[in-house]
Amino acid sequence: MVTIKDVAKRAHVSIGTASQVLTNKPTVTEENRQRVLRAVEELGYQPNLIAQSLVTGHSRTFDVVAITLENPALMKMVSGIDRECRRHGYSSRLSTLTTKDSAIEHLRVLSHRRGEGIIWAVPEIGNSHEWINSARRPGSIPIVFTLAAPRKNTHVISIDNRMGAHLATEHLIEHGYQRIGHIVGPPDSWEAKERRMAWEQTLNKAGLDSSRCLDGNWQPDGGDRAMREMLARWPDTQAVFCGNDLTALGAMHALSVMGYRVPEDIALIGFDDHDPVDYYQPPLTTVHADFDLVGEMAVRELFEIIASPDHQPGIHAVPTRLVVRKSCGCH
Amino acid sequence: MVTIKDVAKRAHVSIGTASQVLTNKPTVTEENRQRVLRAVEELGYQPNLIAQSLVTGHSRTFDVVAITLENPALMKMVSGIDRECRRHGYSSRLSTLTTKDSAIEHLRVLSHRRGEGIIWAVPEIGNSHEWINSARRPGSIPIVFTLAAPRKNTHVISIDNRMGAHLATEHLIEHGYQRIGHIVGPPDSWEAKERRMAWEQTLNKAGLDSSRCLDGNWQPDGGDRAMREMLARWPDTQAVFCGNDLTALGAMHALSVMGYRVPEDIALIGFDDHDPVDYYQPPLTTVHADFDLVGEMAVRELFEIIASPDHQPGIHAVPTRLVVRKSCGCH
DNA sequence: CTGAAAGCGCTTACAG
DNA sequence: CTGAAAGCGCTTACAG
Repeated sequence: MVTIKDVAKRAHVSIGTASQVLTNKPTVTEENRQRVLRAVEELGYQPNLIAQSLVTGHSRTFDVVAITLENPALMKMVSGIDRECRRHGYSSRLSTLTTKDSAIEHLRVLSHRRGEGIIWAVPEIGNSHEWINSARRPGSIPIVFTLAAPRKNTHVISIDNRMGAHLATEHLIEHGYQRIGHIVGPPDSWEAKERRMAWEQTLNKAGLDSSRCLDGNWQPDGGDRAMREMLARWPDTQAVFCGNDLTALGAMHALSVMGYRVPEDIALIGFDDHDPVDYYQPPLTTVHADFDLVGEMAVRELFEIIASPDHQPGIHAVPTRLVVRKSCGCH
Repeated sequence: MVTIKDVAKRAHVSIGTASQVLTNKPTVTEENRQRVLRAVEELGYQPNLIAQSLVTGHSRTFDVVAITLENPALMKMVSGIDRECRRHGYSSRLSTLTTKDSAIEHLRVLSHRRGEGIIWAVPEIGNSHEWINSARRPGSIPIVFTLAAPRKNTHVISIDNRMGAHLATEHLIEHGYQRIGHIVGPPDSWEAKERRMAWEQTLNKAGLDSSRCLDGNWQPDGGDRAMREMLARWPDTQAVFCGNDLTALGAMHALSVMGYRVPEDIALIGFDDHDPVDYYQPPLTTVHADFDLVGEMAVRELFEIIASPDHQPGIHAVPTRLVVRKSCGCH
C-alpha cells in the first residue's frame, strides 16, 4: 500500500507538507500543492483512515445494533442511517445482538471497536434500556435508542405509535364500526404496548368495548392464529386493528381460509405501511411510519451529541399517518 | 478513555508486558499476569481496535456494498455475512452505492477505509463486474462478488438460478400445464436472464412454446402490469413462472382484480421463498434460495483469499429447491 | 521473563 | 511557508 511517505518523496516535500495539502490547510505554496496532488494521482494514494482515526480520535463510524435484520421496518431505518452517515462522510457498522450474548457484553465489544456513536435499534422489552443506560460509564460512547420508550436523560427517536393506533381506530369508529378487535405484537414489546393502549383509549373514549384483544407476534403466523381465535371468541367482530402489516397478512389469510371476505365481513387495518401492502388482497389500509426518517434523525442526534456533549435529549416521535386503501371498507 | 498505559501503571509493569498478557503470550509470570488482568478489570479497560489495526495491519472488518437495502433477499445475505463475520471476531460495514457515484468511485472510498475484504452485493447488470475487476490494481483489497455471473479469476458466490427456474418449469410441465408464461426480472439483470433462459430451455426441451415472456422489475407493480398484459396477449395462458416472489404477489393481485382464481384459472410459481409467501392467497409455490448461505460463503471465501492470496476461485452456486404450496395447483 | 525502543501511518503544534 | 519532531495506542522484535 502506498503511504503518505511515498507521496512526500515523490513530490519532493516533507510528509508534513504533504499532509497539509491533503487536509486542505491553506498554508502551502501553490506549486508544492500541485506537486503533491500530482504525486497522489500518479501513485493512486488513498489516505489510511485507520491511521487518521488514531491521531484525530475520530473513527468516522457509527455502530448500529439490531436483534435481527430480517424485518422491513428495521431495514428502512438502516437505509436512513446509512444515507445520513454518508452525507457526513461517516460509515455505519452493523451488528446483531444474538440472544446468547447479553447487551452489556455487546456494549463492551462496541467500546473495543471505538465507533463514535451507537444506535441501539433493538426493540425495547421490559426495562432493558434503562438497565443498559445505568450500566454505562460516564464518558462512554454516546448512544441513541430507537423505537423505545422516552426516558430521562436518554436520547431516543421513535415513531408516534399512539398517534398511529389512534388514527386507525378512530377511522374505523367514524365509519360506523362498533366491535373492533386488536391483535397485539409481542406482549413485552414497548411499541406493541403503545399501540394497544391507544387502541383501547380511543375505544373507551367512544364508549365502545375494548376487550377483544389477543396477543400476536408481529409475524403472519401470529396474525393467523389470533384471527381464528378472535372469531371463535367474538364471532360478531366487525373490524380488527392489527399490530403490524405482517400480522394483518396472517389475519387475511385466516379469514380467506375460513371463508370471510375483507372488508365486507371483517375490516382490517395494519401498521407500518411496508411496500407490498399495496398488493395484498385487498390492498391494506395501514398506518404509515417513516422509519427512514427515524434512522436519519438518530444519526443527526448523534452528531449533535458529539458536537456538544451536554446536548439535552428532547422528545422525538416521528408523526404517523393513516393510508386508506381497501381493507377497511371505508372509501 | 483508559489506555494500556494506565493498565501498565496500575499493574506496576511495562506496557510491553501488559500487551503480552492481553495478547495471550505465554511468556509472562503468573503473578504479573494476574496483576494486569486485575488492573484491566478495575479500570474497565478495552483495547483500542484502531490502534491494534494500525500496527497489525488487520482492521478485522469486511465491507459489504449493496445498491439498496430494502430487499428481503439481500437482507438474508447480510444476516449470513454478519453471522459468519462475528464467528471470526470480524465486523461488517454496510454501504450503499447510490446511483450517482460510480462503482469505481466507491471502491476508492473503500480503499480509504482499509477494510480487509469487500463483498460486492450489487446485482450485476451488463458487464459491470468485469469492468470493476479490470479497474482494480493488483494487490488491492480482495473482493468477492455475489449473485453474479461466474468469470475467470473472479471470486463469485451465487445461487443456482438455472436449477431453480428449471425445477419450477419442469414441475408445471409434469403436472400437465402446456402454455406456460414467464415474467422476467429487470431485463439487464444477470440473475433475471439466467432464470429466463432456464425457463425457456426447459420449455423447448419439452417441445412447448416459450414465447409468452414479458419484462417485470422484481416488484409487485411490475408483476401486476405484466400479468395483465400476459392475459391480454395470450388469454389461454395456463401457468406463469414469476421472476421472483414480489412479482408473483403483483401477478396474484392482477388476477384477483380481473376475477381469475389461482391456481384454478392460472397457476403461479415464484422465486426466492421469502418468509411471508406462506401467507399469500393462496400460499405461493416458489423456489427456495438460501441467501444466508451465500452471505456466509462469501465471507468464508474472503478468509480463504486472505489466508492464501493465490487461492483459486472455484464455482460456487448454492443449490436451490422447489417448495410446493398451493399456487401451482399441484399437490 | 521483562523493559526500552522502534514503528504502524498519519496530524499537529512548533521552530526556523 | 516548510521541515523535524512528538504523539495517537498499540505490538513486536530485541537486549538484558
